[in-house]
Parts: sequence; C-alpha cells; structure tokens
Amino acid sequence: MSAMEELDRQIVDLLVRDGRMSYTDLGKATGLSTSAVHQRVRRLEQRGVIRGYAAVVDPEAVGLPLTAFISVKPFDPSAPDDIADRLSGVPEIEACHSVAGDENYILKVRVATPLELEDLLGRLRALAHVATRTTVVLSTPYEARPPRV
Amino acid sequence: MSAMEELDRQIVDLLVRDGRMSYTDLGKATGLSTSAVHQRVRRLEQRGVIRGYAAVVDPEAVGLPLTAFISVKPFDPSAPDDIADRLSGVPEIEACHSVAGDENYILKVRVATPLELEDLLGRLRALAHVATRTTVVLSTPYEARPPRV
DNA sequence: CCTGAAAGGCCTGCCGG
DNA sequence: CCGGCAGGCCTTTCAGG
Repeated sequence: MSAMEELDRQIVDLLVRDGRMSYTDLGKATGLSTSAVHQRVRRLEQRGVIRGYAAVVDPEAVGLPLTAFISVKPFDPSAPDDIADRLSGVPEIEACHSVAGDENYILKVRVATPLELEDLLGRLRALAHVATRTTVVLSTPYEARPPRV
Repeated sequence: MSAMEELDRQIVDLLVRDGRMSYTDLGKATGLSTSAVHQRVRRLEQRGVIRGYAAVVDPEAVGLPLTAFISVKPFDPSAPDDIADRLSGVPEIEACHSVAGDENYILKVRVATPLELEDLLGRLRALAHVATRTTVVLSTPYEARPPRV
C-alpha cells in the first residue's frame, strides 16, 4: 500500500485477523471513536483495500479433503490465451495464477476424491485445450495466514 | 462434509460469501429464527467447520504486489523433516503445503519487490537447509474463490 | 478528519415448546 | 432443536469543530 498510514494499517491488520470485530472494539484498539473507525473502514472498502469479508472454513469439514496444484500449458502456444476465461466457470478451481516459467498457469483446486480429480483433469484439458501437470497436496501445515500488512 | 445437512451447508455458504452477515439476515435467508441460526453457527464454529472470519484484502493495496510459489526440497533427504516448523516464523509465507512429487513442499509467498524475494530465498535456504525452485506469479485472474460447499 | 449523541437495529441469553 | 422475547450493546447517521 502506497498511501496507507499507520491507523489504516492497524485497522486492516485487526480485520484480517478477525473479520467480525465490531467498530466499537476496533475503536478501543486504535484509540479512535466508533464513527471515525467506521469512516476509515468504509474508505478502505471503497478504495478496494478491503475486498470483502469471508468465513474461513475447514476444507475437509465441507467434504473437499483433496487439494492439488495443477500447472497448465496450452497445446497450441500460438493460440490466443483465453484459458483463464474458459476455466472461470469450473467450481473446483479456487485460484488461478498466470505465472512465469515453463507453464502458463497454476491452478489450485479442491475435490472430494481422486476420482473427482481425474474427472476434473479431463474437463480442464477439454475445456481449455491444455496439457496439465498435477501436484497433489498431502498435508497443509498452514494456509491463508494473514499477510503481515 | 460428512454429517452436514442442507441448512448448515447453506449457512456456511452464505458466511463464506459474506463473513459479516448478521444472524438476523442469515435467518431470513434460511427461514430460521435468529436464535436457531446463532446456535447452528456456534456449533459450526466449535466443530471447526468454520475456523474464523477474515477481511480479504488486496495484496497490492497493502504493499505486497509480488506473489511467488516456491518449491522446496531438503539438501539432505535423510534428515528428519522439520522444514514446516523451521519456516513457520517467516511472515512472507502465506501458505505451506506438503506435496507429493519431486519436491517436498510448496510455499506461497508475498513480498514487495524482487529484491525482497531474493533475500527471502536466501533466508529460506539457510533456515531450512533446502534447495528452492521459484515460480513468479505474473497476474492472478482469480483467487480465494469460495469453495462450492 | 475527528468527536459525540441519538435512534434504530442487532446480539445474546433465557425460557417455553 | 426451534421460536420468542427483553435488555444491553452496536451500528449508522448527522451536526459541529
């Protein structure tokens, strides 16, 4: 963040750690009045610094115990790259990053079973005309740690 | 998830999309009373289905425009694997996954500049006695999409 | 950009089914 | 496991400095 000063930084940090913290408590933690905090949060939201709020759920607990990274490369490198668009409707994809290196994209996906992963890979290849290279996640020591903002 | 029925599924889905939704609104959306929703949310929280709530922030807006995936492999494969522990204090690491394949871990990191990435790689190698292979993210079409719970 | 106050809505705990 | 109610707290807005 370029133009973000200490108070905003502090508010963002608190909200990243607890997205349901009340404005009253944010005020106590920062030494501001409730309305001042509220105002700053609104500005942070509409400036796009805060994109939204989300419950963070345990993927296993919601029936998606299998995570994998799929590197993706087009069969025809000269074709226009609409891969991200073509894949945007696939719900198993949690993230899609365009990357430097041998492959073009890295996808992070979550599925219930190896069979579903196999099926997903087939759909990805057909949908986006890509070759895939899959790295299965065995365990996740930590994930989605709050950035040191 | 195994023992999660429709109502819980629905509540989790709503909270993943908007982590600040009020119990009253959750009630309206699900057809339950406020207290019934509140009860279910509390159970979901203490069963660990909902791990917490977080503001989702734009990494660029908070001064971390450079994202990378770092694959990590120990110099000495016979040494006991305490890599995840050794790296747990490094704040640039947002996620650490143990994976199947040629390398042992995939880290997702965020930094401000290429220079910081270089510095980080040096620290990782020294801290955990690992070889690294880095894939720089060029752009991110989407990320942290709510799982289809 | 902040504070303070006031109205309205929400949270939360406690019963009764 | 659900609904309803009541007191207290939080949110939201609006003057005013």
